Amino acid sequence: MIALPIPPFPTFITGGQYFAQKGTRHFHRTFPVFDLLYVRKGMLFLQEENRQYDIGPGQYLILVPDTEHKGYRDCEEETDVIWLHFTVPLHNHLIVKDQAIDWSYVYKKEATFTEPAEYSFLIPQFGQLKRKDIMEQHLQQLIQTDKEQDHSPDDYLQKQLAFSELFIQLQREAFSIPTATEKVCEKAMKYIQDYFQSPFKMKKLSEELMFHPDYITRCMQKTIGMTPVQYVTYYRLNLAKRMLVQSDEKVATIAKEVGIDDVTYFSKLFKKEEGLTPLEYRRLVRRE
DNA sequence: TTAGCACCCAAAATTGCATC
DNA sequence: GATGCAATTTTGGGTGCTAA
Repeated sequence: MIALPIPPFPTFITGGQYFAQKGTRHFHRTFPVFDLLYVRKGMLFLQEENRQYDIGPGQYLILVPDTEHKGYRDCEEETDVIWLHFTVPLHNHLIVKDQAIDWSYVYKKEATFTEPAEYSFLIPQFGQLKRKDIMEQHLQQLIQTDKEQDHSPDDYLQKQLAFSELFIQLQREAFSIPTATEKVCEKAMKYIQDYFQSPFKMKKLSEELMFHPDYITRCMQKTIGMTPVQYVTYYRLNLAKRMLVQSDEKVATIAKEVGIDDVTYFSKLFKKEEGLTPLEYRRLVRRE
């Protein structure tokens, strides 16, 4: 477990995504900051000092500052990794071994009229995410925000807020089992990911999950801040963005692939969400 | 290929309330 | 806190057209 005294709150630095090709090995290096690695697909074989970790889909590892890390084995398949760098201003984190988790350890001091409360975040250094889809959603939003927005003070604050939310979720992962609301949200997200190519119908989702449509909407709003339809659009456009960059398919073909048959409507939606037309986006990302 | 506009209507979202 | 119902409001998504 990594114990982080709060305040000050950990600060997000930057983040991104990379695809480790089959046969490649993670870099050998030492960072002065925390490095969170999350594997979406494939398997990453990492060694931090003398400890080895096999990080599979849905698992993450937090590399501690100033410790040497390297890949200890080649990737056996293409591996999709999201990484985040963050720091703790006072550098006073601790590694706690075999610590029984309970809130009394976390909560240190009540707030007074003039002094903030003191507590400690306890996060497993390596773990499997219980709310995989929800956490992926947070991670995706964070790296997307970091990549696409300008660097105004507003955006900086937005990123910090998104990162804080992610951190709180990680803490919750360590202490609790998913609530009924989160389970419903997870199921709905899974359904959407499985059937995004077909026209989306709330009724079908409702029948599949055996819950009232209103209830499903409420659960998703509460958990990820999106309604089912918003999530379908978000998921489709994310996929389309990847296809625009990684392939030379026509916009109409990509629109169809992601479940939107009408290319006019697809372009309209894309521009509304991204502020660019699909072709402009392709050219911008490829620097053409 | 994309934008812009107008129109339509079914479906989804919101809200307040009730029940367990 | 979880879940459903009903009424109301809002939105999504499609279509058709023109123009660049």
